[in-house]
Amino acid sequence: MRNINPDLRVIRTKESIRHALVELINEKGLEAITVKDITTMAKINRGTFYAHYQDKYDLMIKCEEDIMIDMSKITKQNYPSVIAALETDSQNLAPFSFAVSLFEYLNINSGFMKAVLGPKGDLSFQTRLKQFMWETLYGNNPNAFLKEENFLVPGQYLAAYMGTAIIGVIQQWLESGRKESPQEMARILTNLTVNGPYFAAGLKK
Amino acid sequence: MRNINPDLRVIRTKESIRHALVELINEKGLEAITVKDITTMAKINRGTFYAHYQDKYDLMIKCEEDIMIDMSKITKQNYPSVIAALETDSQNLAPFSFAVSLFEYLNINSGFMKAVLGPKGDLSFQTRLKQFMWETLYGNNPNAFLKEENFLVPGQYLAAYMGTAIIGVIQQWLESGRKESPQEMARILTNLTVNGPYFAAGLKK
DNA sequence: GTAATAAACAACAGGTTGTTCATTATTATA
DNA sequence: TATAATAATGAACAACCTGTTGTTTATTAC
Repeated sequence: MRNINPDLRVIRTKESIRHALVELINEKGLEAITVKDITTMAKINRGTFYAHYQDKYDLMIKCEEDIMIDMSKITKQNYPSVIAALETDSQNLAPFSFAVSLFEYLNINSGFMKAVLGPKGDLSFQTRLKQFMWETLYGNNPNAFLKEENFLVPGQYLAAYMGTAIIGVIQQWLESGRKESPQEMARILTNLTVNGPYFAAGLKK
Repeated sequence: MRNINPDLRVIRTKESIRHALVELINEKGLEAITVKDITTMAKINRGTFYAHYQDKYDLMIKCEEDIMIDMSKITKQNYPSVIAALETDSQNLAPFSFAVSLFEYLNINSGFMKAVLGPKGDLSFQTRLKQFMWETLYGNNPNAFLKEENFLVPGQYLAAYMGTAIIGVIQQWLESGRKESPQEMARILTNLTVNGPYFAAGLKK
């Protein structure tokens, strides 16, 4: 991935910077943070920060990229089984196992994810995450999960609907303290997605 | 609502400030804006800005409050007809007329709405808007649209799902240039909400 | 042990902030 | 229309953050 140059000082510095970033986002929100805040909390010199990152946005993007890479890996691991499930008659189970993997990952990285997806987090990350989700579901590849010729609404709105809805459920889970297990969250999310919110609200027979 | 003290100078100043704000959000994003940017574009003295608003966030909140007030009015106007429709057998039509009103309003105020809901907009507004939507659907009132005893998933996740999904569709519409009519958007949104995205994607018989 | 290099320290100009004050211009109203 | 009220201007202020640079000190890899 990046340079394999693990000078211990660099590792320590970057770790304390990223730890401080999460703390500060939860405390005062991304936009209120100054580079000085970060370096004070990380107990490093301000000049050292600039030796590693251009500014706080550069730091954010680097952190977020790591998350996206992980998510790509999870997606690729789950891809074959989901495709297989979709081709059988147990369609409803197809997204379930994938959703479990997703929530398990979020659970492990909940510190950063809660901060960055929370109400004081990074709006641009949500935009990129939506884009990533849509490409996962409906990418360039010929055997994508979704095929536009079957859509009942324009693809862009289907994408926006699904992407934001999924992120919304994730946000709520992180925000309310992750009381449900990843399995339970996967059940909730697939129920909402497969049957729709109208049904899940008890408004439909 | 606010003071009835319409000194023409105040009206002019506030209007040019708010106009400049929308321009600048679209141009460089809320967080990159300085008070100096706003006053330069609005062609007013920087001191004058501080005579009206504490800072740029105070300005944002005041603008956003006006939007929320309008939305409340629209909701109240549509309430009786939606309740009536829900009690007949034409349940699917219930949210439709309300959605049309909503998109018509967004269409009129698209300048500000696009800026504030866009990728360079205000995350905290989205949070408040979700909260508002949920209270509208499932408020304190006894005859709310939704009743928790019927829910198949926890109410907080249903709320998060619906709220963010609706906002997502609105964002996509504003972002892509509002090519569809409010009626068409209402059809898309109600189709997605009533039948669910899985169905709308053609994945369900 | 030594050379390489990361981090600390200190100082810099340039920019924004929020406030204050005296001065000028506009508005409401009598 | 004259005048009193008040909004806006212009200028100055200290305080703060930024991004950069050069020097010194400490840690690390080999």
